[in-house]
Amino acid sequence: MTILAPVDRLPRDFFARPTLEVAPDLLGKVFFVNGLNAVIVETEAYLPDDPASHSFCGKTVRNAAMFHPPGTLYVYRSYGVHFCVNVATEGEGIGAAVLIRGVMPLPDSVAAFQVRRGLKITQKQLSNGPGKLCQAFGITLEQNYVDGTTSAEIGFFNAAIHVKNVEQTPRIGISKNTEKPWRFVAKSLL
DNA sequence: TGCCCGATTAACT
DNA sequence: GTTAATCGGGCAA
Repeated sequence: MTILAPVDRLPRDFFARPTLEVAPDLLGKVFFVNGLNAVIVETEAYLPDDPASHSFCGKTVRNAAMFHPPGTLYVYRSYGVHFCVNVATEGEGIGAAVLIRGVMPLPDSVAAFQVRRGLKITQKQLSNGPGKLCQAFGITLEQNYVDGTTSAEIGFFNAAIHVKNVEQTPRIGISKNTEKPWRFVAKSLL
């Protein structure tokens, strides 16, 4: 796997598209948080009319970030223990988002990930889950509502990374609308 | 106010 | 494969 430095930032227009296009397109992009870089390798799409989506019952205090402009981060606490991070998509007031389920740290960020996650954790296991990657990056509710297209601390970048095999499968850990194949996994990078 | 449950993880057996 | 840990939103009373 050859990984080069990030080049350009994804603009709001990138996120202002159908969620089912944004989710697979995010694979292979670089997620930058507080000086750390990782390649996105797994995402899930959550649509406004999707019973599995937090936005399905309308806007609440908890999910309000999903209704912010495309590119806004939506962070929530899962099972009272972990944090998960999403990016709002489509348009302001829509309530759609992509859940970032897995990333692969770039070589320059592996050490920092290990400090937060544990020194003996392998590179692959450092951030191969939505809660793990938030712990690795240090993402908490403080990052809820952050604009990923303008923030100096957090952003998404194009990189010279080619995603080779994208697998589309049903989403993980949900009880409604389980048959929809809206999970996207990058099996290999070049 | 109280109860139930979840877009999870890791430490068990 | 199983299960405890642990917290806030949503709904019923």
